[in-house]
Amino acid sequence: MPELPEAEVVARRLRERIMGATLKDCWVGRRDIIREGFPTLAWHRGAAITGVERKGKSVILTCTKAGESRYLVAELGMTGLLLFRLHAPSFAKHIHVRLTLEGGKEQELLYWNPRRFGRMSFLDRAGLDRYLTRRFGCDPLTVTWEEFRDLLQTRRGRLKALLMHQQVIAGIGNIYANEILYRARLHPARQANRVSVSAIRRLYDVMKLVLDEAIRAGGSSVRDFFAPDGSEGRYKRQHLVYGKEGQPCPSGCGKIIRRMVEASQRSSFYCPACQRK
DNA sequence: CGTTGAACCTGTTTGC
DNA sequence: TGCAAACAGGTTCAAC
Repeated sequence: MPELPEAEVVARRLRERIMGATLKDCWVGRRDIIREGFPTLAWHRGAAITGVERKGKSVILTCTKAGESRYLVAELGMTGLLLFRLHAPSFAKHIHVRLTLEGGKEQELLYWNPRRFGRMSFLDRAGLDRYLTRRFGCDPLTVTWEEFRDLLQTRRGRLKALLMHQQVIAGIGNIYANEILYRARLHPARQANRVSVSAIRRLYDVMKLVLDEAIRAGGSSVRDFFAPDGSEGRYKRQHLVYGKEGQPCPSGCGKIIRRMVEASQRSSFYCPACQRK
């Protein structure tokens, strides 16, 4: 599910509803859903939630107690959600973490994740710093033009793989990589350092535009993305190529959108005429 | 560095 | 209807 826009929507909704609340209890249903810091879980009981951030596709809660801050990181993976409540009885099966809240606008926060790709971690400041520097490259929304240009010009890999490489640029996944490349008229398999500066500029502008539009639309609910309050994202309606194999290219060029499966089994959707290699 | 394939999971859709 | 295969927003690791 969640790529940068969905994770950003989750973080914003959480910020509105649970900032300042106290963590009364943390229940963990299965030990293996916690990547790091399981033994420090008890510290978080009684801490106040003083911050909510998105980093790449992850959501990070800052918890403060007696002047010390620690962090709760939720990696959402393919199917992970943070929810204020069960939206259907069937959801109960895959709730792995339950945070009980007090003094805010919500009573609890649930980590739901049927496929269990994605984990949660409980980290102190040093742990978080190590976690962040190892996993996340620059942020697509704030990266400068010069940084982005240099990034492309020093890599020989394929454009789509580069856009999705979290340690280089953190937050873009399969849906948005496809949408961005289509709108920048660049083939997914183009070698990054062979793209002209003017095309890199196009890609840079389109990347920010698409992600920003998607956030404003509440993200893409393709299968089962829901914001914490249960609402769906509307950006799927604006998808131009993702999941559109066999349909005519929206540019009016007359060609049909193709699906190509490269290494690592991810589908690339593109127009063979508008995105030439 | 970069690519590839497999592994980790469950649920839904598609095709015979 | 039944069953198997294909597919799904992601990351990680080993091998080349």
